Amino acid sequence: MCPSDNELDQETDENEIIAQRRAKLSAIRKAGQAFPNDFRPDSKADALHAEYGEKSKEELAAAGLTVSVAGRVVLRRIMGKASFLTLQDTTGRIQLYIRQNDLGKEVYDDFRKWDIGDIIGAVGTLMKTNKGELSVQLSSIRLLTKSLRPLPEKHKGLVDMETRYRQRYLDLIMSKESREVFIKRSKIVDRIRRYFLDLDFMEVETPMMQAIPGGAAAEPFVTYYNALSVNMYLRVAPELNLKRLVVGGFDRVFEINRNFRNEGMSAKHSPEFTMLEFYMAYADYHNLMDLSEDLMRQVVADVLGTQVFTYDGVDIDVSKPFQRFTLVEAILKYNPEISAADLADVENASIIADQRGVDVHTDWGLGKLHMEIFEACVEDHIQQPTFITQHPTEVSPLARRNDDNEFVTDRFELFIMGKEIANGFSELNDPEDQAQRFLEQVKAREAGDKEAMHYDDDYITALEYGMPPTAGQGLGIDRLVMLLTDSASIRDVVLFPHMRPKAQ
RNA sequence: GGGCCGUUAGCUCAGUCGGUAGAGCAGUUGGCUUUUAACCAAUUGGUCGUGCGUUCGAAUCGCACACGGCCCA
Repeated sequence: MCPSDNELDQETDENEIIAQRRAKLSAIRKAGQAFPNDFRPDSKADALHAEYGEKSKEELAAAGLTVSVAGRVVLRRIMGKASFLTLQDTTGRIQLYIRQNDLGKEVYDDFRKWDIGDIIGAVGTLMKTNKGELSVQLSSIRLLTKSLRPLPEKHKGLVDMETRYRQRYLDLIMSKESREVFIKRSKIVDRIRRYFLDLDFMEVETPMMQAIPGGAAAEPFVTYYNALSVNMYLRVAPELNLKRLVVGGFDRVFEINRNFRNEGMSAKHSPEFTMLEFYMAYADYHNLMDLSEDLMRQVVADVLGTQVFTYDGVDIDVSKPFQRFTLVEAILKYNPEISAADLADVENASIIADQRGVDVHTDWGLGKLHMEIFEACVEDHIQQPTFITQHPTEVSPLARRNDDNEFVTDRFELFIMGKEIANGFSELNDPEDQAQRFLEQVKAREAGDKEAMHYDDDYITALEYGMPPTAGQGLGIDRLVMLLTDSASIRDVVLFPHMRPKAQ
């Protein structure tokens, strides 16, 4: 595609700077190929600094090393017959030294018309300036891509949060910190994936679109599939499909992928978010807690190179054993004024919940009340890594009942700095109990609970064929990345967070 | 959904008591062969988020709306 320039000048947000740059591009087009794609750099900025940054001016002069680099011009210091450029590539920045005597007057005069933001390719010799900065003294320079729009201010960068989210590419150009968040995110996901592959887990992909949404208490997004003339739901979790695979004989499976939940956005919630889910046959929730501790230590060690990291000013130490409390123990520990006897009584538990700002529904059982009380007055106070276990059966419709107390399940959640990072349990593999739990969910749906689960007949059928004793877990990747990058909002760890479209 | 704050040049921000808009960076022109937030001189650039209202007069006061941020539910 090669539209001529006059087809393109109908922009409404055109200003003088863009007009000047379009004129420059027009001149470049007339002179030849304006968007060449035949330049191949052989070096990256950070690698050059790492390898040659310590060499002396004299050593580099004697070595006469030729390198080629490419990237975006981010700073310029133009003098009469010589100039310095700061070039930014994926890895970092490197200074380029350009002399009219080396390139010829014609090339130098052309180069002087280029702008900050342009993408260039350059070849030259490694050198050090009198002030000791590693630089490339150029023998040739080429404009590879003309930038038509001016970059944000060079010292303070792009500050406006809205623009940083809506135009993430600008944020990435301007902010090293932002780039590092997403580089770390990639490393975290990579490390997690290797962890499971090393334990003989198999990575799978299960449907994003489901006829019956299941696997979590959440309201789904609805879409319509024309070919089948049916409503489909974007998945709220991959759980039921992954357990079908365990029925099928894949004993260890995991999936790292997106879930969609049709609920509000906040610093902790995004309508689409990335989740690790894994299922392990012949294991229980105690095994998963042990595995989770080990996983956390390995990921933190490999990605951050330490066992202690700081989040929101608090040092988090993953090297110590993670604390473990049952949900009821945690409520009592953080709220000395509440008694175990009160929590055992629906009336008193309702009063306790109400006093803590919970909008109590009359049809809630004791289990739901416990969960709400926990969320209202414990969750936010947990800082160091802590497992909360034995969630009520009433709020855990897919989890196995505890052998000693059928009011609770063999379940845990991992909390760090008030954030729920993981949720796992010994799986309910009794098809008749599962059918009964689904029926209770359906009753709740009919009573108006949009987050209650649907009855999944085929899932019951799968369990009736027999699912081995299994434990399974979900781990929120975005929240983990928030922790390990000290990010206050989930939007800061999602490349393109959803924003309300701007009105035209 | 509620509360608070924000929206002024491409970017970062000033703008007093209501009197018709400023700086730095970026841009343009000129100078400068080791600069580094380069520097020196000159200079261009604005529907003050949108709409309505109050007023002789609104970036400034009021109301509504839009978008965003933080907090709460």
